[in-house]
Amino acid sequence: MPRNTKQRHAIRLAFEIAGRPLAPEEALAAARRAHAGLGIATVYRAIKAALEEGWLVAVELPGSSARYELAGKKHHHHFHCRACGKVFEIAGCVENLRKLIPSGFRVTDHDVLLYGYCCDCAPAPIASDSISATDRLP
Amino acid sequence: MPRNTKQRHAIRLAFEIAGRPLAPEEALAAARRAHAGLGIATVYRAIKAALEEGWLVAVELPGSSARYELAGKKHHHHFHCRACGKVFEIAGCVENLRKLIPSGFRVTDHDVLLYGYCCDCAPAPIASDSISATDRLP
DNA sequence: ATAGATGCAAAGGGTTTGCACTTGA
DNA sequence: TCAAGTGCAAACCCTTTGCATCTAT
Repeated sequence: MPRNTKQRHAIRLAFEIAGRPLAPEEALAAARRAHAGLGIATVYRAIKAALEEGWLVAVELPGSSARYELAGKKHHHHFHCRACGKVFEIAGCVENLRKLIPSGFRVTDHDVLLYGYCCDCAPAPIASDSISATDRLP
Repeated sequence: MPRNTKQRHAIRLAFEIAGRPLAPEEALAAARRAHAGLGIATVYRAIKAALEEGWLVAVELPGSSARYELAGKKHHHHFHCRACGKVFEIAGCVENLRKLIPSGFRVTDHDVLLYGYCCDCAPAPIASDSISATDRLP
């Protein structure tokens, strides 16, 4: 069974505080505020363990590394900011999904992804070249 | 300007015949039927060139490598088979996307992805462990 | 003739793993 | 105590790139 190490506690805290899905590098940066020497391998292992323990779920995105968020939320989708790279949760779902299903296919699951500029980036979209190093995501 | 090499012709043919988005490895396998010695680097370079020439577009998928399909199709989305890994085009779109947008956010684009079992895999879903080497995708 | 394209192999970037050391229960 | 967890570095996988060679134009 899992141990309450300082590292894993810092990592869990990072996800709880974030309020949005985090990439491993984002989780590392956030968790290092609570535990400075933290290594990236530990973050990956903690995420893997958390997925198995069930309190974290993967948010996989087209063309970008996976993010992870706390489990247990109700059905929702995600918004991916093209400027800062952050991913946000969006409530609700769409309609008429069922009519899209080709005959003979069996659908078990779906994703809806919105792309654009988040509330911080929308007013004056940041050119990707000018993103500061601290805001740049993997 | 681009040259009409045998390799690029074989690669283009692969996309035209497929009728669905292909991953680089799938395109390689298909194009090798027309040009045996083809190398994967050439496929990647041909895809990159085709994207710039505009006759191919990327289909990026959560948690999977990108696929590519012929450009110029009308608005559509994709289905990703969990058994064989193939990606299929699905016609149409959903409704009420707009109501999902959080205030202050600007949406430029969206994706809808369906997951499940394609018409070949739906009747008796293949366990991922038993996928044959030739059907396994990257 | 010559710039573009190819194939091989080596380099990159993100993720995973082996190993010796540390630490929580 | 001692297995789980950690940090480092090496291994991995997919993708890109350097380089010598080839080839369409």
